[in-house]
Amino acid sequence: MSRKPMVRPGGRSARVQASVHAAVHELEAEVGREALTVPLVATRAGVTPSTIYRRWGDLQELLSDVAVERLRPETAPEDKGSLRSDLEAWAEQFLEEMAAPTGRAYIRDALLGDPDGSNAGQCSAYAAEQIAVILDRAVGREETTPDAETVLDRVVAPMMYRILFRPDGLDTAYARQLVAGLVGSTDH
Amino acid sequence: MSRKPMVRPGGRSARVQASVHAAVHELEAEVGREALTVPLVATRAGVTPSTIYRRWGDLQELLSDVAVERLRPETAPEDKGSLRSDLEAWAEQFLEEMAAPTGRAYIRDALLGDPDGSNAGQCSAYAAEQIAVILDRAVGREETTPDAETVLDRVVAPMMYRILFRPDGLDTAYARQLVAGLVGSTDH
DNA sequence: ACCTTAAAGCAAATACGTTGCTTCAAGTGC
DNA sequence: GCACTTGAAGCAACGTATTTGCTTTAAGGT
Repeated sequence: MSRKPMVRPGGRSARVQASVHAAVHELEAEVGREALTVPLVATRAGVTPSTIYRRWGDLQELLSDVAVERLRPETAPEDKGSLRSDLEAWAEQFLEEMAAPTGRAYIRDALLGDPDGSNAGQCSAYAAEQIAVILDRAVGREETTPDAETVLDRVVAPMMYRILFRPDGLDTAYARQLVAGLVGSTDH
Repeated sequence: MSRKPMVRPGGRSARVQASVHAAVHELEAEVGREALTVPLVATRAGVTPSTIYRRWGDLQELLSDVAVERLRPETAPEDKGSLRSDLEAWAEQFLEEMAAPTGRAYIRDALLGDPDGSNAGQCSAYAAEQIAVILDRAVGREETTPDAETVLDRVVAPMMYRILFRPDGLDTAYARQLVAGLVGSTDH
């Protein structure tokens, strides 16, 4: 983490962190991401601005932390019975979530307020974990599977590239097409 | 463009734009990107801060414009005699430039101050142009060629993904490997 | 040469970000 | 359980950045 929420695990610091994160969520919904400022968040959270500046450095790093928290997947990928359909389902859901305006905003925030790259690395790690689960499952079924790096290169990277650099005309068919290109489009 | 340098093409506005961009370049070199502020740039450029705020909105959007300008390729990709070697040479150079700290900073700036995605889209368009040149040349040689979209998905996107999300351990071998995966690694 | 009108300059008011110092309370040793 | 240590939060004052209304300049059109 940028300026380490390695807070004392329980107690006042934890309460401050929680209320600041909650304030960011509330205010994003109420006034929009553009209108967020540190003093505004601080007031809502019931802390002084200097507390936020000292713990997070600036608004971008705070938003980056919040974004990573929100990008963490909540559930294991669904088991659809085959590698191909597992990957398709996961990729479609990933693309839907990430390509939505709110998802793109989180990705950008995670990337941008992140001088050392650790938050961005965390995002990639989340995707890699999900993929590893899918691949393990496929190995258990004795399917032939690509390795995780290949899935990142062939499925995740193209989706991310388009989300960030060419946000127009993205739909779930694109996700399926990428998966098909990787596992072969013969069966279904 | 974020706040449109669709300036009156010649005259004072153009001079202001040029001197502001020049000031950014000079000051990046002199004091470093972190220390840039709007008033500092304005003073160096010989304009008032409010001029910059009104034209660009904020420092991030200004830096985003400057970054895109710098990411524009200056020369057509070199002709190495075959599709494979043209792509390899281009991808290696692209990766070297973009993965370097200064290149990553430009990419981040281009993405950052870019609410509507048009600057990011421009970056992708630059890459697409270069690739189109390479593919046209290959067609002229009567080689079989993938289409440009496929090259973006299979070569550009994975490089960008790693640059942004997993910046460690990138080297030109990775670029070659991606090209090999696309055009087949049989000949050379 | 004279209009029209974006865009730049100026200056005042506001808001943001930084910092030294003080106060609070979580975790530690007695 | 009590007091000690220490990291973190509060407070307040300062410097800088940002916003804004109004004025002035000069580019492009007639």
